[in-house]
Amino acid sequence: MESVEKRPTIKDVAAMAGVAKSTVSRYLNGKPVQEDSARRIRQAIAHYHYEANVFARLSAKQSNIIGIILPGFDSTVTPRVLTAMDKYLRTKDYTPLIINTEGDLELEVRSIGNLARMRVDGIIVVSTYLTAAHRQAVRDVQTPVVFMGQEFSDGISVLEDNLSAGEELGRYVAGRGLRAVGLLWVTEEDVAVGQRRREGVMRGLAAGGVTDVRVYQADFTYQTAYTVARQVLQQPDRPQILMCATDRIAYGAYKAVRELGLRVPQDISLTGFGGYDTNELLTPPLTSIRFDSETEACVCADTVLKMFRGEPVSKTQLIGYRFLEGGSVL
Amino acid sequence: MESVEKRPTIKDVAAMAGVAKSTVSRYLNGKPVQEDSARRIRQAIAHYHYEANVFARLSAKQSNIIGIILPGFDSTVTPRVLTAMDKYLRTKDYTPLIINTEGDLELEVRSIGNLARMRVDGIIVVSTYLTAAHRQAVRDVQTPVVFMGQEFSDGISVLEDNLSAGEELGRYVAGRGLRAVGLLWVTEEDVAVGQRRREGVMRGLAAGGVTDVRVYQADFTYQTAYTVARQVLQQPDRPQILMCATDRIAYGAYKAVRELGLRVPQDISLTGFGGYDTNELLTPPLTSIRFDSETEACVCADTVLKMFRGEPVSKTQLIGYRFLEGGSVL
DNA sequence: CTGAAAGCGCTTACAG
DNA sequence: CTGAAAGCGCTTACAG
Repeated sequence: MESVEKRPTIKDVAAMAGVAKSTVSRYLNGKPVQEDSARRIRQAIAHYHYEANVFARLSAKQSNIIGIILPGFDSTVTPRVLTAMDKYLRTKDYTPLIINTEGDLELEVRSIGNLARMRVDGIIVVSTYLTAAHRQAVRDVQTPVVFMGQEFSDGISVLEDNLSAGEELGRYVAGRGLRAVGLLWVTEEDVAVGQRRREGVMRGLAAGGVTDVRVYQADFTYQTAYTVARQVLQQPDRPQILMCATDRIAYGAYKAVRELGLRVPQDISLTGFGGYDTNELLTPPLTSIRFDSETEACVCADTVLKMFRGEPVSKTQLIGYRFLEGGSVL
Repeated sequence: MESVEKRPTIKDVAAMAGVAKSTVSRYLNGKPVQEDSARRIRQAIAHYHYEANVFARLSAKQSNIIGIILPGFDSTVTPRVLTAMDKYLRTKDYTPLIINTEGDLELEVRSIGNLARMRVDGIIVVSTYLTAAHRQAVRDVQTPVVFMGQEFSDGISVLEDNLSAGEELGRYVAGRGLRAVGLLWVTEEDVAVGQRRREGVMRGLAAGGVTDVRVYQADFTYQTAYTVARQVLQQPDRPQILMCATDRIAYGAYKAVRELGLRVPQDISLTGFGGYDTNELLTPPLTSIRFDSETEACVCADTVLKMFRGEPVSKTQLIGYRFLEGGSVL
């Protein structure tokens, strides 16, 4: 009769198999063990339904845990990223440990240190802004850190090719003959989106001969996008198109457009960035750019594992994208 | 000059403060410590920027970790739930440890045992189907377990009031004079949605005198919903309304409706369940029921903590909802 | 290949 | 209130 109280430990398995705890440990970690011992350990493990306690490996060289630091769960791409990372890590026998910072940069920085002290094998930071404190934190730890979404001049990062993507979209818009362009954008503090992506769009537009570009400041929320778009659309000299920094921002613009009784694209064209699955539900579907977040997630995970193993990795890796033509541009 | 290599441990803090490790530990855990010692410990902590390693508390009575088992990150409500839980737990000085099972029920069951052996203080299972193995797993561990989303006859659960919500929606639809009703629903294996929610709808419809109800089998994916809806809509005697088990399913139906050149609600009415934020982007906005997932998440967290402290909790707690009238019903 | 011993960082009775 | 010691579950040199 097994106890319902206590779960089996390595000691129980060792006792039943008639070997030392260390031998069980070795077996568990794929180190050479005599076939005879291995067999008995296997049996004992099966008998107890033993599974090692991942957190008791205080003195291990390898924890098989990767820390993932996120600014929040409610971004549209986060679930996609998390799912892909989780799946990839699991196939490599790794367990992800997720820390949600809710956009608290200070907590983000502290979490790097925390995870390092937990002896995780690597850290992936899904990042929005990089500060001096981030650089310092990375320098202070010996744990490999990969930044996703923002370029990290002092270290390793994986991010979208915002410049090229922006340029392609800009060229497309210019090519459709639109001349008065408005950008519904986010702060320049966000280097990847606020600067690089915008720069790409500008270049593409310029290449197509478009020079009349006004930039309207919004943020990443639906609500602000809606509010700002509403104001812009009511101006007598409103632009012919609102190019939005993200799809979510474009959603806010759709709402404003509909409320004002305007039509997309006859009265106002719209573009986004992100390629959310819900875009095709909009009428008309939103023209956008889709980044391959799944690949990005896997590349991050792969890179951090390589770093842990001491293998060489590229300093910066850019992820590709796909242009998605909807019907939201005249 | 501080070492960049080693992070500080409780030993370092104790040495600097001139006390024993155990005293530091006591201080950290809010147990009485002489003010003089406390002050020196505080200084040492500040000096080292010390933060305790959460995973080294192998022999602690309390881990301050709550395990959260999820079937995936990509459900529409998951981010909402996760954000709320995370925030709530953090205010209570707790750290969530998220396990993603990707819908693997066997892994879900094993995770309960795993988390228990990690000595988490409690486990929240965001659940889809409950099996005998689940019951057994819960019985086997001494760790408090709360199930969210499905009723758990053997233990504690927090879930939406699907019966009442369904009934309200059913009454509404009947009240609009619709008579030929189609349900685009999910498997009965899902007790909460597949059975309870449907039963509520049926009751509400019956109360309003609607008896012509056909049920079409789909699943939780957008793709299947679209495919099934397309078939249904092409039948010569198609229903006047498709009531969908979730908003996501309704999204699939919207797509089918649009592709077939039909209009909502003139040719076909639609309803959902969930009250996603994106509903208002649809044309016309989807009529739906919104459950208060944030409250549900906090109630779960609160309940599991109460259980850990040995306080009494209700066996089943039902979460309220709000009827959201869009324009998708004639 | 394997066992005994020491250690990972923290907590907990147990004396004092 | 506090220190020394033992322990949590696992891993790792070190002999053999």
